[in-house]
Amino acid sequence: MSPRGQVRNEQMRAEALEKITSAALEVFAEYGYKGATMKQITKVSGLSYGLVYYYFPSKERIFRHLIDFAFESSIFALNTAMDVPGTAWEKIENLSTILVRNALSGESSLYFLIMLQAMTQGKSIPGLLDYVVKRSEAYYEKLVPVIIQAQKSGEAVKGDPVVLAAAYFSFVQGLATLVFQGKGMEKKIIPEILINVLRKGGQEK
Amino acid sequence: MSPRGQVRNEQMRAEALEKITSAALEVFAEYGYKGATMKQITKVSGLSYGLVYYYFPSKERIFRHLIDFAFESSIFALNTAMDVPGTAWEKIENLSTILVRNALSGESSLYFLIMLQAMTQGKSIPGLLDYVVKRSEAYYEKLVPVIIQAQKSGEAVKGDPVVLAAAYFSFVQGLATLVFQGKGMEKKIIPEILINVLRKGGQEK
DNA sequence: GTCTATACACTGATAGAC
DNA sequence: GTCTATCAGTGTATAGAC
Repeated sequence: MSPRGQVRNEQMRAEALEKITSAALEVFAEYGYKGATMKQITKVSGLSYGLVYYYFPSKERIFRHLIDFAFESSIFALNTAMDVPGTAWEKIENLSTILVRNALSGESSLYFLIMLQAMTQGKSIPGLLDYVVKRSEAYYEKLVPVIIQAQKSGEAVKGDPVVLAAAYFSFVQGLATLVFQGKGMEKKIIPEILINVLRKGGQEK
Repeated sequence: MSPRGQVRNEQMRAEALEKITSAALEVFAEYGYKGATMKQITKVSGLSYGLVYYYFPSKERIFRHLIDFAFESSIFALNTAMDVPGTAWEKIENLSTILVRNALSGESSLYFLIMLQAMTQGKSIPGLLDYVVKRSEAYYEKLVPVIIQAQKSGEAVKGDPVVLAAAYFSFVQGLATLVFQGKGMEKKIIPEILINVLRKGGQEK
């Protein structure tokens, strides 16, 4: 109850939460929502069964929490890339570099796997798929105006910009599956490959 | 035991197998391996619990059976596209058309979802992920020599052809996730978008 | 061959001691 | 706040009648 005690408590709380979310991130990304068990999560986190449920009311809530965090940090990265001054095409190049870096290496790659798992298994949780789809759309539609601009300047391919944006982010999710192959192939992917999806080809129609 | 009886039995057997595999394909594609339950599969197939187990020894075997079929038909489609006469680049264009058609519409799209589910949840079944990765590699490596040839003729982008092949098929898997969004977006994807991954850009380095 | 009923294991979640 | 032990529900698989 003393001020000092409160600070200590909050620190412990923060540490426990960190252990749980980081363990859950790892296990969910690897095994999917249904495939992951609370037992695995408790084991990886090093905490007991009861303590995990002291901080989170359910397995589903942990998963949703990770999904929300994944989207928020993705949107932040997207905005960062879009906000740098430059032409529309330069923004696309910039975004592609960031996405390749984030989706395919380090801890942030786990968040892309979480989004992929949410998409492929969303139907196992009532209402989740709709939620994920809605957030995904809001996410990739931020790219649409940039594509339109890049089409006008003749650097981006022609075609429905919404479809192109959807295809572009689908590609990122597809690339994330390379992580599962465990051969390090994902590290060999260069931003150029992703950029190419939107780049105008050599020959005109 | 009579000849006539045997024929009838085999026909019934074939029908039951068809009902089971087609129901399992649908349910597994939608919910993933762990998310799908035998109860769902029996319900969709219209058959009883016991009968499904009369034809398949386990849930895992049904899933593996579908995976094998998915790979075999994919390889068949790949070979078909590669065998038509023409330049290397024309083969890539041809393959892309077939893949976009197969992966994104009709029943064959379910097989692409099965491969995606196997990849994202492979760790839930001991040994499965290794198996899937190995088959995937054998699959997309058939594209490597064609890419090399198309690079020589100057139509394909430069870069490690193995990485390009991996990226190309990752894209297809990523596009398959559009089916989950249920907005019909996947039907708007045109082969051009897929081809663009391998096409050489306008500007040289 | 086909079914229903059930065994058995596992998993998410809770209770209650400390 | 943290733990262990346990409950209730679900899921795969089997047994046994027809």
